[in-house]
Amino acid sequence: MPEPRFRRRKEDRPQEITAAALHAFAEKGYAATRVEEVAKRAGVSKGLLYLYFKTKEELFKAVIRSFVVPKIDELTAVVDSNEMTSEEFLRGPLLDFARTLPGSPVSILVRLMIAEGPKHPDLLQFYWDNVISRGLGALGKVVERGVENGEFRPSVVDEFPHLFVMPVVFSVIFRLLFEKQSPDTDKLIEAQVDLLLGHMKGEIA
Amino acid sequence: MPEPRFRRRKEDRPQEITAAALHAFAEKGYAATRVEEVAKRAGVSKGLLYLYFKTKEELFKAVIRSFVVPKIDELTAVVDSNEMTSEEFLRGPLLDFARTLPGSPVSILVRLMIAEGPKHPDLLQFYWDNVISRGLGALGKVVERGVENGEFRPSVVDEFPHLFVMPVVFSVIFRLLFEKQSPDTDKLIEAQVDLLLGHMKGEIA
Amino acid sequence: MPEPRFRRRKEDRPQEITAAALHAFAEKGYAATRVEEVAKRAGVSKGLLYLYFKTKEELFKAVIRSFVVPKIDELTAVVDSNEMTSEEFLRGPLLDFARTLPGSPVSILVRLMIAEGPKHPDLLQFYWDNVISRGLGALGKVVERGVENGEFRPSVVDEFPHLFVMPVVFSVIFRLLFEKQSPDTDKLIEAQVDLLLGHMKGEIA
Amino acid sequence: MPEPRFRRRKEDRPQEITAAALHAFAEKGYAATRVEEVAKRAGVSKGLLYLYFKTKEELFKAVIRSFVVPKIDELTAVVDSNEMTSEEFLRGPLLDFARTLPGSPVSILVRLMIAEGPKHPDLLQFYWDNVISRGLGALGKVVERGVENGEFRPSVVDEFPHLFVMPVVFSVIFRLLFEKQSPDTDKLIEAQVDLLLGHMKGEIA
DNA sequence: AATGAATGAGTATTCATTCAT
DNA sequence: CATGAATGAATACTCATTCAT
Repeated sequence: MPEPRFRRRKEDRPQEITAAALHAFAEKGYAATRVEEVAKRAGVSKGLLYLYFKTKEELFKAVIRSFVVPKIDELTAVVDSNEMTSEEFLRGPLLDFARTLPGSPVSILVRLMIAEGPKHPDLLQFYWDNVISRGLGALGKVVERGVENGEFRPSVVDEFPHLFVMPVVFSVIFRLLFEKQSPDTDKLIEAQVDLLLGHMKGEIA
Repeated sequence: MPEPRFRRRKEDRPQEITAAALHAFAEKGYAATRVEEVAKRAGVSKGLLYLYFKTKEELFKAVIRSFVVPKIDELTAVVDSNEMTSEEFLRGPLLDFARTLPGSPVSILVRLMIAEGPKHPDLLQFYWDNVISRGLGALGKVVERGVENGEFRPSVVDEFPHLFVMPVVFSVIFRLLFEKQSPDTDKLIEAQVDLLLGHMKGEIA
Repeated sequence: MPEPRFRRRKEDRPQEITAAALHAFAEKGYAATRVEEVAKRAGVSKGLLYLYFKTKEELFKAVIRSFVVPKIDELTAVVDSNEMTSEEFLRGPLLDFARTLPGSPVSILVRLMIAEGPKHPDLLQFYWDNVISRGLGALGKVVERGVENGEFRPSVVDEFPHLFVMPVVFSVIFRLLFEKQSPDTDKLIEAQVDLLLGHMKGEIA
Repeated sequence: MPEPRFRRRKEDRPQEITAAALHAFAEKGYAATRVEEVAKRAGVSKGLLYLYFKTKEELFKAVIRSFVVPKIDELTAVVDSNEMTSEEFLRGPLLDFARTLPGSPVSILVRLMIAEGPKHPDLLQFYWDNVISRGLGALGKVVERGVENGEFRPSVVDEFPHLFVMPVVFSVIFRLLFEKQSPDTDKLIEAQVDLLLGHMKGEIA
């Protein structure tokens, strides 16, 4: 009875399972994904999966949590580090993030939240608290700082940092639904950022 | 005095059923809505529903078709009538439409398309052809006309009429998911329109 | 409002319906045949069909009755007319009948009786009384007459006129199931009749 | 002392289920048999049944396969063993088989094939290849061998071994439909075998 | 007499979840 | 810890039958 050469640590199991689940959900959507399929992808038995996640719903929530929160953590960390001007941040890390998201597998989570969110109020609350609220807060802080130090003039963007997020959400959805007919979302996102910065800086837009 | 068991209203039935389905889908989503529930809401038996719609999927598609296309028809009709300047159109009928949608029951359909679309490629194609493509086309025409007659200067908006649509999609989703924490979407939409018009008109934005 | 040129007499209706039903049952079997399909074939509405036949089962029974009994009537009439020797009858009308049946649409009724009979005991009883019993009775009489007048010697056939029926039933089934691989059923039936007559006549078979 | 909820007998399950299905189909016919009823008879849940048989149709086919083919195997094995004269085989193992079949539960399968066969062409093909063709082939070989070694003279039976099968099919059907009025099928079968052997041996039949 | 819109009981199939081993 | 056999509630869809018109 030979020992398997590399035996997976049990500590890694939950992450392997959520990773498998992310891809399964991405391909089929929540309802159409069978728990057994997730288990198979993770190289684990159904029973073991249920040992870590009490229900399919729990698994779904774990997926949301484990893949989205870190992204936001990164961004807020940069903001808090305070190492660049507001414009540098908006044209640098933010734009990078915004351009990367619509093509990444994580973008599927946006669709899953839209599709399944209304059925899971606690998940929505979690998402609000840990993703949306923090993300908008960080953006707001960047804009506010820009106004305070004279980079920007006061504008409607102070109240609506959402204006920076809109093109990302829009691009994610557009590409998910109409891959073929989708516009160049990179350009679209850049156009909106240019527009906003021009406006905030009082240039002839 | 018992209700008559049969009502025999062949003409109205399909619409009564799609209306009932719209609300059922809105509340529960496609997968979680039972066909029997739709029938009950429409005051009709399961069997009759299946007389008009061969499958649950057909019913879903009919819902999409019957509630969204007319909205686009209205807008394109105004554009084609050519009775106002581009700015008048963008600040008038378009803004009205954009502000009304996020609060209307039809906004549900946007979520349904996002949630269920990927499973129904033909539906996506239909939606593209009859809604998105036509809507963007009409918007593009308005912008183009504005440039031609000197109202606007050439800009990135010529290539991306999507910039006018973004805040609507964003608002619909935001309100659907985070009703309580949603910003004033009317203002958000107006802000984006102002921004774009300012940019196109070459004002100090 | 022009009168239809030929209006079908209501007296013909039941027969038109059973004829349509025969062909429908033949193609699909009893369970898979929809009443609506029968009505359509008969050029009649579902409601009218139900005016003549209270249930699908009644319709089925009517089909059996109306197409099989006349066949037996013909045969027994010939036997009773007493115009030919036993051998003449067995090699003439009986053989004709036996050869014709397996290829005729009525043969389907044999399959329907086998398939559906056990679910309808009264139908089986009717079939026994009006078809099997009478048919075997007539055959028995022919054989007996042959023995009495010296055409045949006494044999096991006196007790088992079934021996003449076997190849017909077998041929019907074989052709229904294995059309392509079926033997030449005419020859098979003739072979059995030869065999039996040879035996009864005491020839070196 | 409650029964254990799970029994875990992977090996035996399929056979337990097909056995239960055989009896259920025998009593009610294919269409009228509910899958749940089969499961209940097998002492198993619906879900488990579906684990082994993807559809009701698959279950039906499995029933046919598992109960009929072994019977044919037995017979052909005896033929191939070549341990007896042709007449010994025909009066021995063949006659035993022929007499046993009409009263056995397996006879039901003949009716099921007749009733359901036309809806399942692949099943018919399977039945032809594995049952009918092999059975007739073995019989043909026995007759041929008899002719070659002088037991029998050449006759129509060489071409139609079906003549030996006819009374079995006929008896099965007769007993299934008209239990009460059925003749003594053992005698009927014997009569036919006597008839054929007498003919083949050139006796005064 | 004739129609076909309307009904609803009946059933195959799926899949999240459990638990004996 | 780990497995996967076993469960059964849940649901889309069909079709014989009825009855208002």
